[in-house]
Amino acid sequence: MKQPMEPSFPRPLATVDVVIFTVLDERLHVLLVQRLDDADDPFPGMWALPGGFVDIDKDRDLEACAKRKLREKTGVTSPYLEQLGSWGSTKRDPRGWAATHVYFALIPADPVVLEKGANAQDVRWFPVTGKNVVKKLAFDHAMILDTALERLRNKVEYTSLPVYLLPDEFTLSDLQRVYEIVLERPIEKSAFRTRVLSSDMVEAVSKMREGANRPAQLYRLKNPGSLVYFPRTFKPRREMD
Amino acid sequence: MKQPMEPSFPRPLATVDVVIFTVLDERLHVLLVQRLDDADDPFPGMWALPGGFVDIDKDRDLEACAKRKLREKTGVTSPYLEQLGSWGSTKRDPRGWAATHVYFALIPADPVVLEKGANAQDVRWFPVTGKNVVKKLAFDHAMILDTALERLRNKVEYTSLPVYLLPDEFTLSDLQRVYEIVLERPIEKSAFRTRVLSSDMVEAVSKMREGANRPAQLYRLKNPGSLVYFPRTFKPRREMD
DNA sequence: TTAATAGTGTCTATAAGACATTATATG
DNA sequence: CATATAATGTCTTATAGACACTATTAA
Repeated sequence: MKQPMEPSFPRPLATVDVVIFTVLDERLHVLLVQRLDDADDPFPGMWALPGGFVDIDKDRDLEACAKRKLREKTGVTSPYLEQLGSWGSTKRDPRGWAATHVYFALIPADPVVLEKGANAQDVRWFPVTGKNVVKKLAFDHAMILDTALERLRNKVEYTSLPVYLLPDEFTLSDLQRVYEIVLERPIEKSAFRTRVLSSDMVEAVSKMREGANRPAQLYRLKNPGSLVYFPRTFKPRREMD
Repeated sequence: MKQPMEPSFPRPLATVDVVIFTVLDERLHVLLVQRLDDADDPFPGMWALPGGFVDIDKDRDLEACAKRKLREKTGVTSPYLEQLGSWGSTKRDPRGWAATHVYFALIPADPVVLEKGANAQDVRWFPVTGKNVVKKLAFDHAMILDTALERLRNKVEYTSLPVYLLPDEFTLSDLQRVYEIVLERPIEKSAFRTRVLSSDMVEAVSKMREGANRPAQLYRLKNPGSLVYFPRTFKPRREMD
C-alpha cells in the first residue's frame, strides 16, 4: 500500500499554463500561442494557452513558473496573478498522465509587446466575446479557458478585479467601461460610482483627463495588488454547480 | 529552450491532499492522519492532511484520486468536493521538487467510521476553532489548512455550502446552527430563514422533527450536489489580498 | 452656441439587522 | 399550567436600479 518513491516510480508530467486576459479595442482578449509544427509534439500547429513544463532548476515554485511564462511572452513582470486550479488526468496529454497548474493573469494592454516564443512560435491576442470563444485549442485548453472566463465574470460582479486591466491611473468612466466590457452588459452609472467611491479602494490624483468635454478626475488604487470585495453583486446570481 | 520530455527529464513529485471538514460536538473539525514513524519518510510521526502520491495506474484524474483518499480514510463515497488549489515548490518536500493538488471536502459526521490507514496509521478528527488550529503539521499543510478554512468561511457567507455538513434531512434550525458553527458568530434567525426559503434551495418533506417542544419542519435539498449563491453576504466583507 | 462626457440627485425595490410576538409540541 | 423551541411579523438600514438633471470642457 505504501507508495514507492524510488526514482523509477512513474510521475505524472507537470506543466503550468497561464490564461492572460487584457482589454483591446473595447473587447476582452486572451493570449494564445501557436504550437510548433513538429510531428514529435502533441497538437502541432494548434493554438494553446501559453505554458509548458515546470523547470525544477529554474522555477522556485509554481507561481514563479507562471510569472516566467508570462514574462517570456509579454514582457510584463508584475501582473495581477491568481491560481485558477489544476487539471490532471491520464487522457489530456497524449504523452501520458499529465497535470497542469493553471494561473490567470490580468494585464493592461498598453505596454505589452508580444514576444515570439522559442523557435519563433506565433503569439497573438484573440477576442473572447460571449460564448464565442476560440473553440479548438490544444489539450483541454478550451475547457480551461471557459473556466477562466467563468471565474473572471463571476468575480467581476463583486470585486474590484477589473482595475488590473487598466493602467495605474484611470477615470471612473474608464473603470466602468472595463466592467461593462467584461460583463457584456451596461452598468448603471450612479450605482457604480457610489460603489467604487464608498469602498475607499481608489484615491484621486491631482490631475484631470482632458478632452473635448468636461475633464474627468483621475484616480489610482490605494492598495495596489489588493482586491476589494463589494457587499453585493450587481445582479443576483442564481444556482450553479 | 525547448523542454525535453525523455523519460529521464526530471519531473516534480505529484501528490493529492484532501482537507476534510465535518461538524462534531457543535464544532468544526478537520481530519488528520499521523505519518509513519519511519526515518525513511519525511516528517515521521507528525500529523498531516490525508493524501499521497497520484497513482497513474489507479487514478483516472485528480478528482478520482482525491475521492479515493477520502474513501480510504472515511468510507464516504459521495461528498461535497471542490478543488482548493495546488502548491508546488522546490522546498516543501525534502524529497525534492513536489506539487500537491489539494481538494476540500464537506461531509456529515454521522455515518463516518474512521479507517486506520495503511500500516495502521492513526486517523483522527481535530477541532478547528478561530485561529486556534493545529499549528504543527507536516509539509506546508498548516498553511494549506488555513487557506481551506479561509475559503470555507468566505464561501459560507454567500452560498449554501454548509448543507453538506448535514445529513440529507434537516431543519432550518439545524442549518442555521451549522452556519453559526462555521462562522463562529450568531446569525439573525428571521433573515436567515427568509434567505434560505426564498432561495428555493430546499423543499419540505412530509415529516417533522419531534421533541419536547414545537415540532420542526424537516427539509431536504432540491438539487443535491448544487450550490446556491445568495445575492448578498451576511456581513459586508472588506479589503483582502 | 452645441456636442460630448463627467458627475449628482431623487425615488423605488430588495434583502439584511434588530427585536418582538405568536405557535405548538412535551411533561 | 410552564418550558422550550419553531415560526412569523414589524420597523429600520444599506445599497442597487432606473432615470432625470446639472456641470464643464473644446470647438
